[in-house]
Amino acid sequence: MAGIFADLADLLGNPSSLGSIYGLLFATPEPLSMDEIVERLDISTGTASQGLRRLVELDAVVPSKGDGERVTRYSAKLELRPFVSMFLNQQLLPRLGKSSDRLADLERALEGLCPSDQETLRFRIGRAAKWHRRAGTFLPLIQKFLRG
Amino acid sequence: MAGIFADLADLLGNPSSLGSIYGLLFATPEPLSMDEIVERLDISTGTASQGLRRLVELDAVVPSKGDGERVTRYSAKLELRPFVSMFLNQQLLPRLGKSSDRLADLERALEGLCPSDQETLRFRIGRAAKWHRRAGTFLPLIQKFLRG
DNA sequence: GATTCATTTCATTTTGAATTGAAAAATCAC
DNA sequence: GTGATTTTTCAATTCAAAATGAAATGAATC
Repeated sequence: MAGIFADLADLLGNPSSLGSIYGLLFATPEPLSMDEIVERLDISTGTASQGLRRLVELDAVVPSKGDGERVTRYSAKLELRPFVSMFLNQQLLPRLGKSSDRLADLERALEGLCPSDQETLRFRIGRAAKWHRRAGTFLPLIQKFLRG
Repeated sequence: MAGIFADLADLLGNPSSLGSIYGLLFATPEPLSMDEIVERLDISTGTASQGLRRLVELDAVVPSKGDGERVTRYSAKLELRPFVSMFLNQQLLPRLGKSSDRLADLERALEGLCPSDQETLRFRIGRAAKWHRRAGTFLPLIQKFLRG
């Protein structure tokens, strides 16, 4: 399981340790402490601490403290959503935004070129912009799919 | 443009130099030689050579040799498809295959655990398998979207 | 077939991200 | 508060992927 989710994390542009941790929790019926995670995955305390923090932020993992217990224990939420929304928000959306800005800049930079180049380039920029728009229409679809 | 496509390449798990090269060709009305690419992007000949080979394989770029010319010149195909299909075939499909194998292994490994864990784990593995199936149904949709 | 220029190859180097681990900080039981 | 234990932080290290560039190869011209 740790392996499966490590691959997934990697695919989505995250450190694979994130995935391993989630995978271990996913595959373990009882909540685990950080120590146990460190030991079973053979990773450093630093990696575990940061990974867990991240997973909790993403809402993929829930921390809990038993009464009279010193340690925090973590368990996996059995939801796919946090991962995909992480991907959308952290990877896709920022890039889409950045490149549509750049496309706009390019459009403006067109003036001051020889007319025949200008025509070709205007066409090409338009083409790239079309791809963008299409990606934009696709996102809501994906998000919908996540709920269902 | 080089920047925009470098980001895209990166997002899809490729060296960003690939994207830069494609972006430059995309933004240039006339075909460019390898030399010109090396100079304008300030990359090494090795990177350019390998990048161009890859782009030609992907069918994202077309090489051409003018008559009586020594150099090969390259121009961009104005299609998004090569990139996404590269992503699907090189990144997504192999991983999906690998992890469904692993899930099957896990299912088999369930026997020989205490019954209550077995029940929990069977449920969780099933959950993960469902996500897989869903990803599988989504792929054709994406491919369709590419043509339209 | 010799020369010149273009291209590929590949051992080395660079680079950047992930990981480590030890020290600092926080938390809690008493 | 004190002491013990857990957690966080972060400078240093590791590691893999990408880029370099020089040498080998290939292609075209005379």
